[in-house]
Amino acid sequence: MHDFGEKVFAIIGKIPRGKVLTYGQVATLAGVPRAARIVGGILYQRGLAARLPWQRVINAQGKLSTYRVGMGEEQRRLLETEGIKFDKAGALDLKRHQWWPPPKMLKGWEVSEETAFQIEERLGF
DNA sequence: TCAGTGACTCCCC
DNA sequence: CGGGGAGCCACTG
Repeated sequence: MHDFGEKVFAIIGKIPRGKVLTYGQVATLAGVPRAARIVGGILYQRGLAARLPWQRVINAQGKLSTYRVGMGEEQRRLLETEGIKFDKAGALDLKRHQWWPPPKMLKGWEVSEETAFQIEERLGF
């Protein structure tokens, strides 16, 4: 199956205002835990055209990876508009803003119980 | 078909 | 906290 990209878009489209997902989280929810880099690549190629809340996807350090492609300032501004604040190092508080989709939504994405458990555990739930 | 690429992540120091 | 390095893998030409 090569619907990874479609799953990525579907997932990102569901992120609530004021919340964020890491690239790795999106990859895991899309069924390929170690494809975080691909998520970034897809957003870079088709993110804007896909009408997605692309600003809600950040890296695992709580920082913005888009400075590398010249969109960092815009992403930060968009997130601040949603009420998110950044510290001196340019990172937001993941404990506070990282999103985890409700169980019912996970089922719709066909995420395995095992994967869900592993990530919840990883997030400290 | 296949090697190159990179909006990533983890680990070590 | 920050920088360097190795591993990762769907996408692309």
